[in-house]
Amino acid sequence: MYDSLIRYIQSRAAIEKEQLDLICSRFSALKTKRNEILVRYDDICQHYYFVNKGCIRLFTINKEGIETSRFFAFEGSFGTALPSFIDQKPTFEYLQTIEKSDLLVISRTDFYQLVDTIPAFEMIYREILELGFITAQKRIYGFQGFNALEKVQWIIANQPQFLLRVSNKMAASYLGITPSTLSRIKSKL
Amino acid sequence: MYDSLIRYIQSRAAIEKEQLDLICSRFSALKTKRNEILVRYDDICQHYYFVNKGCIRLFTINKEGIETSRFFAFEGSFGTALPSFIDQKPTFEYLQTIEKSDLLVISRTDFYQLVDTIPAFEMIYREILELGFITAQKRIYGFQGFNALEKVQWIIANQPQFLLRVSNKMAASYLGITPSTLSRIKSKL
DNA sequence: AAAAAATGTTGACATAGGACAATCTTTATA
DNA sequence: TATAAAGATTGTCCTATGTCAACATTTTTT
Repeated sequence: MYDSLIRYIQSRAAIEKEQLDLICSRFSALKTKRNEILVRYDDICQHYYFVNKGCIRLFTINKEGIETSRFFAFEGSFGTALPSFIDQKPTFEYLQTIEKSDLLVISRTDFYQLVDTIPAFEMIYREILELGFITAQKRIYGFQGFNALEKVQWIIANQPQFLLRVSNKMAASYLGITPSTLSRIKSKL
Repeated sequence: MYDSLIRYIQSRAAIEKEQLDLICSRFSALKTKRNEILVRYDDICQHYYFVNKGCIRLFTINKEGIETSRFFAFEGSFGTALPSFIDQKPTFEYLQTIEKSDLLVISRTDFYQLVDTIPAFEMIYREILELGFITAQKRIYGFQGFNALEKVQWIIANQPQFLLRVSNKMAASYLGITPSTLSRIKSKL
Protein backbone atom coordinates (compact mmCIF):
# COMPACT_ATOMS: atom_id res chain seq x y z
CA MET A 1 0.00 0.00 0.00
CA TYR A 2 2.81 2.39 0.82
CA ASP A 3 5.16 1.17 -1.94
CA SER A 4 4.63 4.10 -4.24
CA LEU A 5 4.90 6.65 -1.44
CA ILE A 6 8.08 5.03 -0.14
CA ARG A 7 9.58 5.12 -3.63
CA TYR A 8 8.58 8.77 -3.91
CA ILE A 9 10.34 9.67 -0.67
CA GLN A 10 13.44 7.54 -1.15
CA SER A 11 14.04 8.92 -4.61
CA ARG A 12 14.13 12.42 -3.15
CA ALA A 13 15.90 12.15 0.19
CA ALA A 14 18.09 9.80 2.17
CA ILE A 15 16.02 8.63 5.11
CA GLU A 16 16.17 6.01 7.85
CA LYS A 17 13.69 3.18 7.94
CA GLU A 18 12.31 4.27 11.29
CA GLN A 19 11.45 7.74 10.05
CA LEU A 20 10.03 6.35 6.85
CA ASP A 21 7.73 4.12 8.89
CA LEU A 22 6.72 7.07 11.01
CA ILE A 23 5.81 9.03 7.88
CA CYS A 24 3.81 6.13 6.43
CA SER A 25 1.96 5.62 9.70
CA ARG A 26 0.47 9.09 9.34
CA PHE A 27 -1.08 8.30 5.96
CA SER A 28 -4.31 6.34 5.70
CA ALA A 29 -5.91 4.73 2.68
CA LEU A 30 -8.90 6.22 0.92
CA LYS A 31 -10.77 4.61 -1.94
CA THR A 32 -12.90 6.95 -4.04
CA LYS A 33 -15.35 6.70 -6.91
CA ARG A 34 -15.29 8.40 -10.27
CA ASN A 35 -16.24 12.08 -9.87
CA GLU A 36 -16.17 11.92 -6.07
CA ILE A 37 -15.68 15.33 -4.50
CA LEU A 38 -12.94 15.54 -1.85
CA VAL A 39 -13.00 19.26 -1.11
CA ARG A 40 -15.82 21.74 -1.75
CA TYR A 41 -15.90 25.45 -2.56
CA ASP A 42 -16.35 26.70 0.98
CA ASP A 43 -14.22 24.05 2.68
CA ILE A 44 -10.93 24.80 4.31
CA CYS A 45 -8.56 22.16 3.04
CA GLN A 46 -7.33 19.88 5.86
CA HIS A 47 -5.62 17.05 3.97
CA TYR A 48 -2.81 16.31 1.60
CA TYR A 49 -3.36 13.48 -0.88
CA PHE A 50 -0.98 11.05 -2.52
CA VAL A 51 -2.30 9.24 -5.60
CA ASN A 52 -1.63 5.51 -5.64
CA LYS A 53 -3.99 4.90 -8.50
CA GLY A 54 -6.35 7.14 -10.45
CA CYS A 55 -6.27 10.87 -10.77
CA ILE A 56 -7.32 13.92 -8.80
CA ARG A 57 -8.36 17.19 -10.36
CA LEU A 58 -8.56 20.68 -8.91
CA PHE A 59 -11.13 22.92 -10.58
CA THR A 60 -13.41 25.91 -10.22
CA ILE A 61 -16.90 26.78 -11.38
CA ASN A 62 -17.52 30.42 -12.21
CA LYS A 63 -20.75 32.37 -11.90
CA GLU A 64 -21.83 31.25 -15.39
CA GLY A 65 -21.39 27.63 -14.39
CA ILE A 66 -18.26 27.12 -16.49
CA GLU A 67 -15.65 24.73 -15.05
CA THR A 68 -11.96 25.55 -15.23
CA SER A 69 -9.44 22.81 -14.49
CA ARG A 70 -6.47 24.04 -12.51
CA PHE A 71 -4.31 21.06 -11.75
CA PHE A 72 -4.19 17.30 -12.20
CA ALA A 73 -2.24 14.80 -10.09
CA PHE A 74 -1.77 11.33 -11.55
CA GLU A 75 -0.31 8.13 -10.07
CA GLY A 76 2.70 8.65 -7.83
CA SER A 77 2.26 12.30 -7.07
CA PHE A 78 0.92 14.57 -4.37
CA GLY A 79 -1.94 16.98 -4.74
CA THR A 80 -4.32 19.10 -2.74
CA ALA A 81 -5.98 22.52 -2.74
CA LEU A 82 -2.63 23.93 -1.71
CA PRO A 83 -3.39 27.64 -1.23
CA SER A 84 -6.21 26.77 1.18
CA PHE A 85 -4.14 24.04 2.81
CA ILE A 86 -1.36 26.56 3.44
CA ASP A 87 -3.39 29.60 4.46
CA GLN A 88 -6.43 27.86 5.97
CA LYS A 89 -8.83 30.01 4.04
CA PRO A 90 -11.77 28.66 2.00
CA THR A 91 -10.58 26.97 -1.15
CA PHE A 92 -13.04 28.63 -3.56
CA GLU A 93 -12.34 25.57 -5.68
CA TYR A 94 -13.15 21.88 -5.84
CA LEU A 95 -10.98 18.80 -5.55
CA GLN A 96 -12.26 15.57 -7.04
CA THR A 97 -11.12 12.17 -8.25
CA ILE A 98 -12.02 11.96 -11.92
CA GLU A 99 -11.60 8.18 -11.92
CA LYS A 100 -12.08 5.44 -9.33
CA SER A 101 -8.94 6.03 -7.26
CA ASP A 102 -6.78 4.74 -4.43
CA LEU A 103 -5.38 7.57 -2.38
CA LEU A 104 -3.26 8.00 0.72
CA VAL A 105 -4.37 10.85 2.96
CA ILE A 106 -2.57 12.76 5.67
CA SER A 107 -4.08 15.44 7.87
CA ARG A 108 -2.65 18.93 7.77
CA THR A 109 -1.70 18.72 11.45
CA ASP A 110 0.25 15.53 10.92
CA PHE A 111 1.73 16.86 7.71
CA TYR A 112 3.22 19.98 9.27
CA GLN A 113 4.26 17.98 12.31
CA LEU A 114 6.32 15.75 10.00
CA VAL A 115 7.65 18.82 8.21
CA ASP A 116 8.78 20.29 11.52
CA THR A 117 10.31 17.15 12.99
CA ILE A 118 11.74 15.15 10.09
CA PRO A 119 14.32 17.10 8.08
CA ALA A 120 14.00 14.75 5.11
CA PHE A 121 10.26 15.35 5.00
CA GLU A 122 10.78 19.08 5.34
CA MET A 123 13.12 18.87 2.37
CA ILE A 124 10.59 16.96 0.33
CA TYR A 125 7.90 19.52 1.06
CA ARG A 126 10.30 22.29 0.13
CA GLU A 127 10.99 20.49 -3.12
CA ILE A 128 7.27 20.13 -3.82
CA LEU A 129 6.90 23.87 -3.32
CA GLU A 130 9.95 24.68 -5.43
CA LEU A 131 8.76 22.36 -8.17
CA GLY A 132 5.21 23.65 -7.93
CA PHE A 133 6.54 27.14 -8.25
CA ILE A 134 8.65 26.29 -11.27
CA THR A 135 5.78 24.40 -12.91
CA ALA A 136 3.46 27.34 -12.33
CA GLN A 137 6.05 29.67 -13.83
CA LYS A 138 6.43 27.47 -16.88
CA ARG A 139 2.70 27.29 -17.24
CA ILE A 140 2.33 31.07 -17.09
CA TYR A 141 5.25 31.93 -19.30
CA GLY A 142 4.94 28.97 -21.56
CA PHE A 143 1.36 29.96 -22.28
CA GLN A 144 1.94 33.70 -22.42
CA GLY A 145 1.66 34.55 -26.09
CA PHE A 146 0.95 30.99 -27.16
CA ASN A 147 -1.92 30.47 -29.54
CA ALA A 148 -4.25 27.50 -29.19
CA LEU A 149 -2.15 25.20 -31.40
CA GLU A 150 1.03 26.01 -29.49
CA LYS A 151 -0.69 25.31 -26.18
CA VAL A 152 -1.76 21.88 -27.38
CA GLN A 153 1.73 21.14 -28.72
CA TRP A 154 3.16 22.29 -25.39
CA ILE A 155 0.99 19.94 -23.35
CA ILE A 156 1.82 17.05 -25.69
CA ALA A 157 5.53 17.77 -25.29
CA ASN A 158 5.42 18.30 -21.53
CA GLN A 159 2.75 15.84 -20.38
CA PRO A 160 2.36 13.27 -23.14
CA GLN A 161 -0.24 11.25 -21.25
CA PHE A 162 -2.39 14.26 -20.47
CA LEU A 163 -4.68 14.31 -23.51
CA LEU A 164 -5.14 10.56 -23.27
CA ARG A 165 -6.13 10.48 -19.62
CA VAL A 166 -8.34 13.53 -19.43
CA SER A 167 -11.60 14.34 -21.22
CA ASN A 168 -11.62 16.95 -23.98
CA LYS A 169 -13.71 19.25 -21.89
CA MET A 170 -11.33 19.11 -18.92
CA ALA A 171 -8.25 19.36 -21.10
CA ALA A 172 -9.66 22.37 -22.95
CA SER A 173 -10.52 24.15 -19.73
CA TYR A 174 -6.99 23.46 -18.44
CA LEU A 175 -5.48 24.96 -21.59
CA GLY A 176 -7.79 27.95 -21.55
CA ILE A 177 -9.43 27.21 -24.89
CA THR A 178 -12.91 25.94 -25.81
CA PRO A 179 -13.66 22.25 -26.42
CA SER A 180 -14.55 23.19 -30.01
CA THR A 181 -11.14 24.68 -30.62
CA LEU A 182 -9.34 21.74 -29.02
CA SER A 183 -11.38 19.33 -31.10
CA ARG A 184 -10.53 21.18 -34.31
CA ILE A 185 -6.84 21.27 -33.47
CA LYS A 186 -6.68 17.58 -32.62
CA SER A 187 -8.27 16.68 -35.95
CA LYS A 188 -5.41 18.51 -37.70
CA LEU A 189 -2.60 16.80 -35.80
CA MET B 1 21.07 49.66 5.52
CA TYR B 2 19.54 46.45 6.86
CA ASP B 3 16.45 48.12 8.38
CA SER B 4 14.05 46.98 5.72
CA LEU B 5 15.42 43.44 5.64
CA ILE B 6 15.26 43.20 9.44
CA ARG B 7 11.66 44.39 9.38
CA TYR B 8 10.91 41.82 6.70
CA ILE B 9 12.33 38.98 8.77
CA GLN B 10 10.94 40.04 12.14
CA SER B 11 7.46 40.42 10.73
CA ARG B 12 7.59 36.80 9.60
CA ALA B 13 9.42 34.88 12.32
CA ALA B 14 10.52 35.22 15.92
CA ILE B 15 14.29 35.35 15.86
CA GLU B 16 17.17 36.14 18.21
CA LYS B 17 19.34 39.16 17.63
CA GLU B 18 22.43 37.04 17.15
CA GLN B 19 20.92 35.03 14.33
CA LEU B 20 19.47 38.14 12.77
CA ASP B 21 22.96 39.67 12.75
CA LEU B 22 24.36 36.51 11.21
CA ILE B 23 21.77 36.67 8.44
CA CYS B 24 22.46 40.35 7.77
CA SER B 25 26.20 39.73 7.67
CA ARG B 26 25.71 37.49 4.65
CA PHE B 27 24.02 40.24 2.63
CA SER B 28 26.07 42.92 0.93
CA ALA B 29 24.95 46.19 -0.58
CA LEU B 30 24.70 46.71 -4.32
CA LYS B 31 23.83 49.98 -6.01
CA THR B 32 22.60 49.69 -9.57
CA LYS B 33 21.66 52.01 -12.40
CA ARG B 34 18.44 52.21 -14.37
CA ASN B 35 18.22 49.27 -16.80
CA GLU B 36 21.27 47.54 -15.35
CA ILE B 37 21.34 43.84 -16.10
CA LEU B 38 21.95 41.56 -13.09
CA VAL B 39 21.52 38.17 -14.72
CA ARG B 40 21.79 37.27 -18.40
CA TYR B 41 20.12 34.64 -20.56
CA ASP B 42 22.85 32.02 -20.30
CA ASP B 43 23.83 32.75 -16.73
CA ILE B 44 23.19 30.37 -13.91
CA CYS B 45 21.67 32.45 -11.16
CA GLN B 46 23.92 32.60 -8.08
CA HIS B 47 22.32 35.34 -5.99
CA TYR B 48 19.17 36.28 -4.19
CA TYR B 49 18.27 39.96 -4.09
CA PHE B 50 16.39 42.06 -1.57
CA VAL B 51 15.13 45.43 -2.81
CA ASN B 52 15.81 48.34 -0.43
CA LYS B 53 14.93 50.92 -3.03
CA GLY B 54 13.97 50.72 -6.70
CA CYS B 55 12.62 47.77 -8.59
CA ILE B 56 13.88 44.62 -10.23
CA ARG B 57 12.24 42.97 -13.21
CA LEU B 58 12.52 39.47 -14.59
CA PHE B 59 11.90 39.21 -18.33
CA THR B 60 12.55 37.22 -21.48
CA ILE B 61 13.23 38.11 -25.08
CA ASN B 62 11.86 35.67 -27.64
CA LYS B 63 13.27 34.87 -31.07
CA GLU B 64 11.38 37.78 -32.62
CA GLY B 65 12.97 40.16 -30.13
CA ILE B 66 9.77 40.69 -28.13
CA GLU B 67 10.21 41.19 -24.38
CA THR B 68 7.87 39.54 -21.91
CA SER B 69 7.90 40.69 -18.29
CA ARG B 70 7.56 37.85 -15.83
CA PHE B 71 7.90 39.28 -12.37
CA PHE B 72 8.54 42.56 -10.59
CA ALA B 73 9.92 43.02 -7.06
CA PHE B 74 9.49 46.45 -5.49
CA GLU B 75 10.80 47.93 -2.23
CA GLY B 76 10.89 45.54 0.69
CA SER B 77 10.69 42.29 -1.20
CA PHE B 78 12.90 39.50 -2.44
CA GLY B 79 13.45 38.57 -6.04
CA THR B 80 15.69 36.54 -8.29
CA ALA B 81 15.57 34.20 -11.28
CA LEU B 82 14.23 31.54 -8.95
CA PRO B 83 13.96 28.48 -11.22
CA SER B 84 17.61 28.86 -12.19
CA PHE B 85 18.62 29.71 -8.62
CA ILE B 86 16.94 26.52 -7.43
CA ASP B 87 17.98 24.12 -10.19
CA GLN B 88 21.29 25.69 -11.24
CA LYS B 89 20.38 25.57 -14.89
CA PRO B 90 20.69 28.54 -17.25
CA THR B 91 18.02 31.13 -16.59
CA PHE B 92 16.90 31.65 -20.20
CA GLU B 93 15.72 34.98 -18.88
CA TYR B 94 17.06 38.35 -17.77
CA LEU B 95 17.03 40.10 -14.42
CA GLN B 96 17.42 43.86 -14.38
CA THR B 97 16.81 46.90 -12.21
CA ILE B 98 14.39 49.11 -14.12
CA GLU B 99 15.24 52.10 -11.92
CA LYS B 100 18.33 53.25 -10.03
CA SER B 101 18.18 50.84 -7.11
CA ASP B 102 19.69 49.90 -3.77
CA LEU B 103 19.80 46.15 -3.32
CA LEU B 104 21.06 43.67 -0.78
CA VAL B 105 22.64 40.57 -2.28
CA ILE B 106 23.30 37.15 -0.84
CA SER B 107 25.10 34.33 -2.61
CA ARG B 108 23.28 31.07 -3.21
CA THR B 109 25.79 29.19 -1.08
CA ASP B 110 25.27 31.50 1.88
CA PHE B 111 21.52 31.51 1.28
CA TYR B 112 21.11 27.75 1.47
CA GLN B 113 23.57 27.62 4.35
CA LEU B 114 21.28 29.97 6.27
CA VAL B 115 18.25 27.92 5.23
CA ASP B 116 19.91 24.77 6.56
CA THR B 117 21.19 26.20 9.83
CA ILE B 118 18.69 28.83 10.94
CA PRO B 119 15.17 27.45 11.34
CA ALA B 120 13.63 30.91 11.24
CA PHE B 121 15.31 31.56 7.90
CA GLU B 122 14.27 28.19 6.61
CA MET B 123 10.71 29.10 7.54
CA ILE B 124 10.95 32.41 5.75
CA TYR B 125 12.21 30.74 2.60
CA ARG B 126 9.41 28.20 2.82
CA GLU B 127 6.97 31.08 3.16
CA ILE B 128 8.46 32.80 0.12
CA LEU B 129 7.96 29.61 -1.85
CA GLU B 130 4.44 29.09 -0.53
CA LEU B 131 3.55 32.68 -1.30
CA GLY B 132 5.23 32.53 -4.70
CA PHE B 133 3.26 29.43 -5.45
CA ILE B 134 -0.02 31.01 -4.38
CA THR B 135 0.74 34.19 -6.33
CA ALA B 136 1.56 32.18 -9.42
CA GLN B 137 -1.69 30.24 -9.03
CA LYS B 138 -3.69 33.42 -8.69
CA ARG B 139 -1.96 34.83 -11.72
CA ILE B 140 -2.73 31.77 -13.81
CA TYR B 141 -6.28 31.28 -12.68
CA GLY B 142 -7.09 34.91 -12.29
CA PHE B 143 -6.06 35.47 -15.89
CA GLN B 144 -7.53 32.27 -17.30
CA GLY B 145 -10.55 33.42 -19.24
CA PHE B 146 -10.02 37.09 -18.49
CA ASN B 147 -10.24 39.48 -21.40
CA ALA B 148 -7.90 42.45 -21.69
CA LEU B 149 -10.12 44.80 -19.69
CA GLU B 150 -10.54 42.30 -16.88
CA LYS B 151 -6.78 41.77 -16.70
CA VAL B 152 -6.22 45.49 -16.29
CA GLN B 153 -8.93 45.73 -13.65
CA TRP B 154 -7.38 42.77 -11.88
CA ILE B 155 -3.93 44.32 -11.71
CA ILE B 156 -5.41 47.62 -10.48
CA ALA B 157 -7.27 45.77 -7.73
CA ASN B 158 -4.37 43.53 -6.75
CA GLN B 159 -1.32 45.76 -7.24
CA PRO B 160 -2.61 49.34 -7.30
CA GLN B 161 0.86 50.83 -7.67
CA PHE B 162 1.78 48.59 -10.58
CA LEU B 163 0.58 50.69 -13.52
CA LEU B 164 2.07 53.80 -11.93
CA ARG B 165 5.54 52.37 -11.37
CA VAL B 166 5.99 50.41 -14.56
CA SER B 167 6.05 51.58 -18.19
CA ASN B 168 3.14 50.76 -20.48
CA LYS B 169 5.27 48.46 -22.53
CA MET B 170 6.42 46.43 -19.52
CA ALA B 171 2.97 46.39 -17.96
CA ALA B 172 1.40 45.23 -21.22
CA SER B 173 3.93 42.44 -21.62
CA TYR B 174 3.27 41.34 -18.04
CA LEU B 175 -0.47 41.20 -18.69
CA GLY B 176 -0.04 39.39 -21.98
CA ILE B 177 -1.60 42.12 -24.11
CA THR B 178 -0.13 44.63 -26.56
CA PRO B 179 0.83 48.18 -25.53
CA SER B 180 -1.80 49.43 -27.99
CA THR B 181 -4.55 47.50 -26.27
CA LEU B 182 -3.42 48.60 -22.81
CA SER B 183 -3.33 52.18 -23.99
CA ARG B 184 -6.85 51.97 -25.39
CA ILE B 185 -8.19 50.42 -22.20
CA LYS B 186 -6.57 53.00 -19.93
CA SER B 187 -8.12 55.81 -21.97
CA LYS B 188 -11.57 54.34 -21.25
CA LEU B 189 -11.10 54.00 -17.49
C1' DA C 1 -31.37 -3.27 -23.82
C1' DA C 2 -33.60 1.22 -24.22
C1' DA C 3 -33.81 5.88 -23.04
C1' DA C 4 -31.67 9.84 -21.39
C1' DA C 5 -27.88 12.62 -20.50
C1' DA C 6 -23.40 14.12 -21.23
C1' DT C 7 -19.64 14.80 -24.30
C1' DG C 8 -17.46 15.33 -28.83
C1' DT C 9 -17.35 17.11 -33.62
C1' DT C 10 -18.10 20.30 -37.18
C1' DG C 11 -20.17 24.30 -39.63
C1' DA C 12 -21.53 29.36 -39.97
C1' DC C 13 -20.88 33.62 -38.11
C1' DA C 14 -19.23 37.43 -34.91
C1' DT C 15 -15.75 39.94 -32.44
C1' DA C 16 -11.77 40.97 -29.35
C1' DG C 17 -7.61 42.19 -29.85
C1' DG C 18 -3.31 41.72 -32.67
C1' DA C 19 -0.40 43.85 -36.62
C1' DC C 20 1.15 47.73 -38.73
C1' DA C 21 1.69 52.47 -39.49
C1' DA C 22 1.35 57.50 -38.52
C1' DT C 23 1.83 60.81 -35.28
C1' DC C 24 2.85 62.71 -30.64
C1' DT C 25 5.46 62.72 -26.30
C1' DT C 26 8.96 61.60 -23.20
C1' DT C 27 13.66 60.20 -22.20
C1' DA C 28 18.57 59.70 -23.38
C1' DT C 29 22.73 61.34 -25.51
C1' DA C 30 25.99 64.38 -27.52
C1' DT D 1 19.97 72.70 -25.27
C1' DA D 2 19.54 70.22 -29.59
C1' DT D 3 19.12 65.92 -31.67
C1' DA D 4 18.19 61.24 -31.58
C1' DA D 5 15.97 57.35 -29.76
C1' DA D 6 12.43 55.10 -27.31
C1' DG D 7 7.83 54.87 -25.79
C1' DA D 8 2.76 56.10 -25.96
C1' DT D 9 -1.44 56.89 -28.45
C1' DT D 10 -4.72 56.17 -32.00
C1' DG D 11 -6.50 54.78 -36.65
C1' DT D 12 -7.39 50.97 -40.09
C1' DC D 13 -7.57 46.46 -41.17
C1' DC D 14 -7.37 41.36 -40.40
C1' DT D 15 -7.33 36.86 -38.15
C1' DA D 16 -7.70 33.50 -34.45
C1' DT D 17 -10.81 31.86 -31.69
C1' DG D 18 -15.14 32.29 -29.29
C1' DT D 19 -20.37 31.60 -29.63
C1' DC D 20 -24.18 29.12 -31.06
C1' DA D 21 -26.38 25.38 -33.20
C1' DA D 22 -26.96 20.79 -35.40
C1' DC D 23 -25.75 16.36 -35.28
C1' DA D 24 -22.87 12.20 -33.75
C1' DT D 25 -21.02 9.49 -30.27
C1' DT D 26 -20.23 7.83 -25.78
C1' DT D 27 -21.60 7.14 -21.03
C1' DT D 28 -24.98 6.69 -17.43
C1' DT D 29 -29.36 5.43 -15.67
C1' DT D 30 -33.54 2.88 -15.59
